[in-house]
Amino acid sequence: MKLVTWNVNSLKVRLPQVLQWLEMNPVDVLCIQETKLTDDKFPQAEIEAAGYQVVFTGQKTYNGVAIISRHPIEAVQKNNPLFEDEQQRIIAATIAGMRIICAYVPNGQALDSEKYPYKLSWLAALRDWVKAEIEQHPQLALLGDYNIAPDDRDVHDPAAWEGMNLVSPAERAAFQALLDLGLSDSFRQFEQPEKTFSWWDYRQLGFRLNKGVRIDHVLLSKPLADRCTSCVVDRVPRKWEQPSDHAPVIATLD
DNA sequence: ATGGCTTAGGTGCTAAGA
Repeated sequence: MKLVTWNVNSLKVRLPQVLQWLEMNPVDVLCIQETKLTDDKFPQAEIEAAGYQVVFTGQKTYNGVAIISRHPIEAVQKNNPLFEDEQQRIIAATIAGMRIICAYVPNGQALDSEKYPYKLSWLAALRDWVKAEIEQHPQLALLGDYNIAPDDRDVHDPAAWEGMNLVSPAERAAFQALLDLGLSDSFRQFEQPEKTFSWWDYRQLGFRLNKGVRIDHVLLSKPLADRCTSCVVDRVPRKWEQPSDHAPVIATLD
C-alpha cells in the first residue's frame, strides 16, 4: 500500500506530469494540493481514464486539494467542520479501511503577516478535528503540504532560517501537537540521507544546490505506522521540465 | 543582497507562494 502527498502547484499546468508520474508509480492513494482549479474545471475524466477515482474541492487561482485513489473512495468530507474557512484546503475520505486526510496548510507568509495567526488557528482547529477523527478511525493518515519544517535537519541552512516562517517555534509546536495525537512522522521512522527536502525555490538554482526544506509530510496513526516499511522523497519529477517546486513524498505500508 | 522564479488573472501589471 503506497500513500503519497504532492503539492503540484497548478493541476492545469501539471496534469501531464501527474499522469506520467502515476504511470511510473502505480500508487494506491495520491493526495495533491494547490490544484488552483474550480470544480467545474477539474480534469476528472482524464484521471479516471488513467484508472483512478478522484474527489476534489477547489477554488479560483489559489489552494484546492484532491485525493486520487486506485480503490473506492467513501465518506468524503470537504474542509474542517470545526473551522469556518472559505479557502479550500482540506479533503478527507475513507479508502481501503483507512481515513485519509489531504491537507494544504496555510503558508503564513511571515510572522508579522495577518496570514500567520490564520495559519496557527487553522492548525489548532486541524488538531482538534484530527483528534476526533482518530477516535472514530484508528487507521488514519494525514498527508499534505504542512508548510512547516519540523526540525533543523529539515532545513538546508538552519541558521539563516532561524525563527522565520516555516520553522518558527509556534509552527513547530503546532506540528508537535499533531504528533502528540499519536501520529508518527513516517519519514523519521527510518534512516534517511542527510539534507533530504521536499521543496526547493525556483529561484537561485535552489534545486541544483539542494537549498530546500522538508515541509511535505505523511503522518500515520499507530496501526498504520506499525505497517510502514519506508518513506521517501521522489526527486525525479522535480528534474522534469516545468516542474512543481515540490516533490512527492511516498510512504509504503505492508 | 529581501533580489532571484513560477503561476493565475487578464492583457500590464499585482498577488502569492515558501
